[in-house]
Amino acid sequence: MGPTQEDVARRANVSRALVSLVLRDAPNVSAQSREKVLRAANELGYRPNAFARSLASKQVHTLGVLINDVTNPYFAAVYSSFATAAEAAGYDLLVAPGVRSAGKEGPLVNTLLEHRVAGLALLSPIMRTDTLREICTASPTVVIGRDVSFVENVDVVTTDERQAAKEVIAHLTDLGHTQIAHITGGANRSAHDREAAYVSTMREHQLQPLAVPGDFTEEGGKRGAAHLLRSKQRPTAVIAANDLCAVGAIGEFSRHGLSVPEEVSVVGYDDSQIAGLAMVQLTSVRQSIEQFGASALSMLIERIADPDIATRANRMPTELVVRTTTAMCQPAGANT
Amino acid sequence: MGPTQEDVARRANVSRALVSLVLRDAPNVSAQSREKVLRAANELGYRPNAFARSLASKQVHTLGVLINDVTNPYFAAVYSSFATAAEAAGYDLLVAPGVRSAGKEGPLVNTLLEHRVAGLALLSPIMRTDTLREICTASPTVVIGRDVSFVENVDVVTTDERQAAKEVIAHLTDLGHTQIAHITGGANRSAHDREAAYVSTMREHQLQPLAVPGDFTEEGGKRGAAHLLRSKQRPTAVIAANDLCAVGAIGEFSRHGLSVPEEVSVVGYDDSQIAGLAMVQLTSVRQSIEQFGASALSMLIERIADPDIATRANRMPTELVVRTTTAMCQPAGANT
DNA sequence: CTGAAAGCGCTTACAG
DNA sequence: CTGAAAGCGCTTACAG
Repeated sequence: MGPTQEDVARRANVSRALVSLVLRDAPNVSAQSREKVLRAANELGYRPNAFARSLASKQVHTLGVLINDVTNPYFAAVYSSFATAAEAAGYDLLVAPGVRSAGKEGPLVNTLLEHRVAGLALLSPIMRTDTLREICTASPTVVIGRDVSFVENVDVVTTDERQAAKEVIAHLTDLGHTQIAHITGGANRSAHDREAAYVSTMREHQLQPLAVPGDFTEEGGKRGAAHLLRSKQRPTAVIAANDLCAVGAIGEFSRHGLSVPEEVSVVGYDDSQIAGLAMVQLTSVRQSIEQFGASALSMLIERIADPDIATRANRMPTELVVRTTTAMCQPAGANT
Repeated sequence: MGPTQEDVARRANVSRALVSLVLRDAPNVSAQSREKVLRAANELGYRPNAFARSLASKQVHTLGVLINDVTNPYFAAVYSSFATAAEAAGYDLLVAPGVRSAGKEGPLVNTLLEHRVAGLALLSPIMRTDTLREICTASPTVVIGRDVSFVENVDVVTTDERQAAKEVIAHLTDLGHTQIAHITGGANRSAHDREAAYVSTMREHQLQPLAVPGDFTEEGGKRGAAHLLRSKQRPTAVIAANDLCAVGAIGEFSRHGLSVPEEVSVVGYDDSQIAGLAMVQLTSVRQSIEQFGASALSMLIERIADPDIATRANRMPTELVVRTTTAMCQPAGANT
């Protein structure tokens, strides 16, 4: 298993305790012995054993991260922002790669816990609420991307769906749209939150909401658009669950001879790479993902320091990036 | 720090050793005491301490992973395939999130090593070769995405660039193209390998290679295309460093009134989500990323079992996915 | 500054 | 099947 402090001590002709002191940068060590120890350690290629250290000191600087679905670039970006913040704060990360399976999340988190991580960050977990409750009891926890603020002992960072919906719908009504439909992200929690925000904001505008089922993929966007094409009252604007969904909808619309944005405006969510492509230029809701990580980490660190702190929910502001897929609503007769 | 085996033993009125045996599923334990122990463990919410276990048993089932750049969906996909394989094999993953900085990779790997990981997977590391050499001495290592097969004690999994270049160029020459240019991925190792494969394959076809500088972004594709538009002998086909680069090139071409694929064919690499979009439909080289992980893991496991095994390089086959951005070369005069 | 000692939570023979 | 004991590599007081 490689050299130990014992080996270093022997080589440097000093006590084991001294080695430990030097290696931890303790004060009150003569420059001479410090140097002797360091040299010996170097010659031996000594590397501290993080396990033994944690065991003895009862201190850990490893955080556990559960990712809903590693393949998804969205989660990768969220993870990245968390990882950057964590590294800056001196924490190592133990990562459990989720696979979009609610049942598997429990065991994955368990592994993290067995490694005695100091705290847990859950990225858009899809586990049941009771499982989540147990976990939050076992370890300081922060949840990103799912609003579970009703659970005790857990902080959350999410997108401010209400604000986002307000901004998108205001943009569209400013352009004269009133028939504004929503293609949903499916039957999961975050899709539901987005849809709910859409519905209530539409109502605030005295507009009739129309939500059709879709999901967070191009395919879902196609399905949703097809659905809308069949509806009696065809909308003049569509808010898709995310960019991929929006792109799918646009494709389906143009396949049916409906041009975007002339005949129908389309908005996506995420402001992903795809939205910015020159050949796409999608109007999209930008979420400040980069800030998710920093916010989550600071809350987690505070909760590690004091587990009984009151729970907090940080709903991050969004920003609408207007590109070329939204335009003035055409007068009613223009289509005919 | 939560209950220990000691606590469980006390509660179940048995010896500490028995608890250990039961918890490790050892044989020769009466159903009755097993049950007693399990119940006590459950009531106490006992969770084994992975550190202590590793320390005592000198066995680890944690693997370390260094990711060049977490933000990049390409690496996320590679990571994902490795993570899936590792989980299936019963390994936990400790992840070091790289930040595209050669200098930072060393320290990150060091952290991994201090956690006494059983082995290391390096995803497209950009560190210097000597750093890599040191690391490979310290721990069983597999490198994905960078051909370092000249280093001792390390296995590698990469794309078979030669085969890919052959397939792409054969496809284009079959379509009648002879002026085939390449927009490179910049001044890094993997871009260079791709370019070299392009150049030598062109030579094998007795064709004149023309490589212009770009990078792995849409912007790089634009720059490369602009460069090509200025060249005296305008190519009829372009092989871009990756999909994003290809999309950038296509945008630049159409901005200059050159239509794809009528006047110029374009091929990308990665067969990413973008390539498959209905509005893009890019011909692209598909790399079997899903298999990278499994291949890397199995080599790593073998090397953990026997560190002195001969080094292997697994160059994964690619597959050209033909979509709508490549077409027959127009007769020379057609443009005029 | 040094050295001897106890302990972190667990595993591993080993004698009963 | 059980119990007492040693040890994994390190940290932490504590008396010199």
